Amino acid sequence: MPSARTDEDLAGALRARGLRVTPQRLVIHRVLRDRAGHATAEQVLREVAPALPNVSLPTVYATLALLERLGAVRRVSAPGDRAVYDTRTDPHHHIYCRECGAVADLEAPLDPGTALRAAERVGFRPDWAELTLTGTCARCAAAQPTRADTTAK
Amino acid sequence: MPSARTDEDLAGALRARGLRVTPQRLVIHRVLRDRAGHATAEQVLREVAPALPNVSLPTVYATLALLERLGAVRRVSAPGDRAVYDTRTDPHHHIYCRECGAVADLEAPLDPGTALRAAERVGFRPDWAELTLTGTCARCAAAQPTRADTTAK
DNA sequence: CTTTTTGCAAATGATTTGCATTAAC
DNA sequence: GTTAATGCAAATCATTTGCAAAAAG
Repeated sequence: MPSARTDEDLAGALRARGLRVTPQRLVIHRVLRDRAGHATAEQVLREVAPALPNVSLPTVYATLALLERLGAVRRVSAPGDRAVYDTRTDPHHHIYCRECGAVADLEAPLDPGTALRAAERVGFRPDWAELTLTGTCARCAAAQPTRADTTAK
Repeated sequence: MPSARTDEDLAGALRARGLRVTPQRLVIHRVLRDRAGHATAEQVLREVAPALPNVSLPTVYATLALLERLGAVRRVSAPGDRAVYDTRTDPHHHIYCRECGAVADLEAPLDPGTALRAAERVGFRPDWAELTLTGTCARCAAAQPTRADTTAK
């Protein structure tokens, strides 16, 4: 049920809930689905513009929120500021660079079983688990040598 | 090195970097250290007020950012909106409720070893790993029955 | 036709910034 | 005394909201 993979899937999910199938919804979903990485709302707007020059940012936000409710898109909130969205549904994790704020996917197995069970024991109903590694990305690490703790200024 | 546990530790860390030891910095750090859970900047302001009635929100933010740089405090960005801060240094995770936006700690073991190694293999230098479980908290689950996927509208 | 969506403009709310004043050292 | 920190007011910026016009069903 979650995550529509094709335009038809999405259209079906929308109709099933009495929601309307609009070009904005189809295109925004398509753009996110066909992207490599994550996208901010602003990026989505830019990438949707060629197909629909008049979409507005509020519509992008509203649509992303709707797609999230449908389970077709996931909102990943960067430890920093703006949120990013993606359509991946397979287990994967994120690395976040403190320096430049970049968020990237990380392929790695992880067994959150114990944590999930612990959460359920507290009455929490988890539907998603993701690991976030915080640190310094390769690019930023190269820029500032070894960040010796004593060299501060 | 990271995470000053006492006022003296913090004072020392500040002096070591040529930074000044101010009551604001000491009190804000103390308040966060002695708290149970997480606190937003606004909460910190409120709790610091009794001791220092004139502290301003900008100072709270600046100080929290400084303490984060010193490794004395960690900023946890809720998948939702406002960031929360805490002084915990032991491995723990977070559960985030989509409905009400609440963030809570979760005690559970987890071995991020493989993920850390995968990140390093890509040139990333991780300094922190945390698991975030997203779902519905007990309170909200009680409010809205079972959220059957077909009952929407 | 009726009701949902859209686009626009304006609002919101957290976090930041500019700057003169005050406090550390 | 000097220079960094503070407090205040104003600025930013992502995200939301109100509403009339446009589009879906």
